[in-house]
Amino acid sequence: MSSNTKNNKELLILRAAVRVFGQSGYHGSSIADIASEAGIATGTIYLYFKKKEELIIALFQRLIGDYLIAGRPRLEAMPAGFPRLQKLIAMHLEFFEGDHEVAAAFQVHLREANPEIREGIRPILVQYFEMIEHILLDGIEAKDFDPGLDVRLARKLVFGGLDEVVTSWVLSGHRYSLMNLADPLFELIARAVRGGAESRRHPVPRTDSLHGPA
Amino acid sequence: MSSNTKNNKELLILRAAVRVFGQSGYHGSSIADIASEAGIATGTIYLYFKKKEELIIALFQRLIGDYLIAGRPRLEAMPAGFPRLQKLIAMHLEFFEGDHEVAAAFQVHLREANPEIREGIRPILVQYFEMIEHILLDGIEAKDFDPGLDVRLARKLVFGGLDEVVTSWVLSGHRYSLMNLADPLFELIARAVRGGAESRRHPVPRTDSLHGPA
Amino acid sequence: MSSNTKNNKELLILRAAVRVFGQSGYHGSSIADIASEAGIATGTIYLYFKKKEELIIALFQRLIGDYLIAGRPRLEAMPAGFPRLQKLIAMHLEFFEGDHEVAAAFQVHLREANPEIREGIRPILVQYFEMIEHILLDGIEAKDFDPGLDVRLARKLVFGGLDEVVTSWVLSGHRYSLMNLADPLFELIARAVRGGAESRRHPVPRTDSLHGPA
Amino acid sequence: MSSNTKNNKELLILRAAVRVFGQSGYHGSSIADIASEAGIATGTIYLYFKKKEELIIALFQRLIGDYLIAGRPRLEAMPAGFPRLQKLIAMHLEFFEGDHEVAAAFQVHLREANPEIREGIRPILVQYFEMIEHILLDGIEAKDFDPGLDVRLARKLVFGGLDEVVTSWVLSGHRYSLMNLADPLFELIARAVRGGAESRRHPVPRTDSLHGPA
DNA sequence: TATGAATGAGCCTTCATTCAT
DNA sequence: GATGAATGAAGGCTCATTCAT
Repeated sequence: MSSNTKNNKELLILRAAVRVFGQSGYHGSSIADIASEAGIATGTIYLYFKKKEELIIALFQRLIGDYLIAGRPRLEAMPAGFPRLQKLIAMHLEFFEGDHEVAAAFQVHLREANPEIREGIRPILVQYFEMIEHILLDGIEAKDFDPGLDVRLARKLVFGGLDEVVTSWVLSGHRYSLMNLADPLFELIARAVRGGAESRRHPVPRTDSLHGPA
Repeated sequence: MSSNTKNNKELLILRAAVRVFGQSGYHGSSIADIASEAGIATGTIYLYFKKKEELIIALFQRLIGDYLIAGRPRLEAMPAGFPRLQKLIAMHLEFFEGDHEVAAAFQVHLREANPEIREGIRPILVQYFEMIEHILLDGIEAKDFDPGLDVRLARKLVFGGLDEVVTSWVLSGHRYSLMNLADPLFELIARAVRGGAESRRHPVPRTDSLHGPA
Repeated sequence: MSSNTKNNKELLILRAAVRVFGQSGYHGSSIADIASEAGIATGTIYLYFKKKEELIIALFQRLIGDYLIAGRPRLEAMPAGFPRLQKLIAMHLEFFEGDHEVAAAFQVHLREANPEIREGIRPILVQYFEMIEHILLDGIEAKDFDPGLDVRLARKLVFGGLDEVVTSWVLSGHRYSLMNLADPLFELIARAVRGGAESRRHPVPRTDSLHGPA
Repeated sequence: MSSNTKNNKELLILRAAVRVFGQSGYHGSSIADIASEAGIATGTIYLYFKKKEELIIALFQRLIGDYLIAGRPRLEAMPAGFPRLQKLIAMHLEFFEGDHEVAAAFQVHLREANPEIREGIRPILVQYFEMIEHILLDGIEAKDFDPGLDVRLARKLVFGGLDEVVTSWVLSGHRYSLMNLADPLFELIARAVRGGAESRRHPVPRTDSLHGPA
């Protein structure tokens, strides 16, 4: 119960931090802002986080951590290769579309100059990068993707593309549906990672399952 | 000459700002830091820039402006379609590899939460985005690219991919050559934007051909 | 037993406070530090002491109180005059050498600017001062000391000398034996308070004779 | 002129600091208090002193430094031995009586637990201690003082006695004249450091020169 | 134009103290 | 009595910006 209480308050603070950071950015937000958003006293935040930097690092850990924990099994349930890549893209966009505040906070702070924050965020991101690379590797093994594919580079294209799509959407004020871009983006990327025409075993399917009943 | 002097001092300040922002980030740098790097007095900066925000906005304007001014003719000298897309990718990577400080300053501050900065940078970026989209449109017209290509989306993939490649390189401490990634990245993106296999009119050339007369 | 329990806990806290104050000083120590040193909860301290200031005042009371209670009979067992003065000096140094933490806490906080603490400590110190003055007065009466001695002033020399000796020893990191200074210091002070050469009834004895039967 | 301006402002701040520290103590005073006492803005203090600790250290340096610079020649003008010792005592008391605020600030902060302050003050104090020890050594050589005198110990008695006299006077609210204690204190100390009766070459003189025309 | 001292608002962080359990 | 989470006032320090020279 004590641990539950602690987790609850911690979560309360992190939720407030997402909102405030998402709106004003890390440097534009004060601890007092976050406390007031959370409905608690300033000092209380320091019972759960030692420094302001820790807040945003914990935010990333929590967000990506939850995402990965929830996402990995769903991904691995898909056949390696195109289906799994498609799922990844859909999940990524779905995740951010599902929470505008998280998206805003995430996109803005992904690159932060403060070295402490940078170093705190890096290992979390790396996990995600590795997951993408594994999907690419498995796709090569499954003969869906070009056997000569530079996996590191392709990962950058995949992540960079996803990231830019989400960032544009955030900056546009969420004026359109992210999920609608999942299929077209997948098709683009799928063509990039697929080998020559002869390797086109899989037709590019729709992500219907995400859009409604098959 | 007065205007020349003014431009000189302004440039001096901006050059100092690139270095300082590139190293410590916008929020980690003070006006005093920049003045000292430029070898001038703090107050002098305010003779050329009204606010700190203006500095970084001017930085982006100058950087991308120069890049576009220098790059456009070189791009348009290439045939529309794959060659021009390849040139774009090469130029982008070449540009950042040529100046580590510019690269650092650019990558870190591309997404900045401060609304004033955000709004100041946006129109500049948009120019670049539009240039990319034009390359894509021209490539469709030239029958190199898929006629059904979603140009807005493809632009995001192209820019996102380039951006992620540069960011990774910056975060790695510039430990490898960016230019070496130009060809492989182009091949990936080229496959993405090309239509079906039947449209492959152009073989994928080497980038060396871009650097001088064959 | 309830009172006993209370006294025990109070003592536990004071003992922890000596250690913590001795190491970090009053202003460098938090109530939480003391509680943690005592192995109790922060709030518990407030069941025994209303304010942080009370802690250090109680500390002085306890320390000097115990010292006086234990010391007075031992002092009064000595003949008035030189022997008793010698005993005082020996006891003072012995007391602090016996407990480095007490010494550190005492020396540093003897002069504290906080008016509440100052006023709280003063009456306790005054007791000690009066005891010294009585020793001097008795010594005059016993014809050991100069009949024209300014007792108030001599008290300051005696206490100031003792205090400075202990402070130096504390600041040196207790690198030498305090007790070894008892005799030499006594000799100096004895000469100061003794009248002309003709009054030198007592030869200056060794301190060892004070520690048990010869 | 620039250096003069700087010194002036620095001095202004230090003077304000003496007053504020003297009244409320280091820990009871805020930088804002000092700034307001000096009639300047908070931030201005940081143009002259990097940290709050530096303020009090500079205070000691300035005070004791000035005292030593002014005092040394006056001391050395006196014949070694009793006259010089007498002069020292007179000067010490004279110095503090001359500036109640300095006295208050000095006495309270001589022993400060904060390690940075402690270490900053130490070398300054050591200078004073060494000066006293030299006076004692020279007095031995001059055959005024006991050749067997433990100079280190005697220094502690001299300084401790002076210090306690000043502290008592400060705590009493400066209710009496310090200078009136110079002669009696000298007499006490002189007897302490003088050897046996046979060494009493010098009669104990009055410090008349300080009190008026001989 | 150029300077750089001065300003003062603002923010992170600490910690004595309280209080519900 | 005992706990320790919560409070919120307070303070050190930074730094964008101004302005007298």
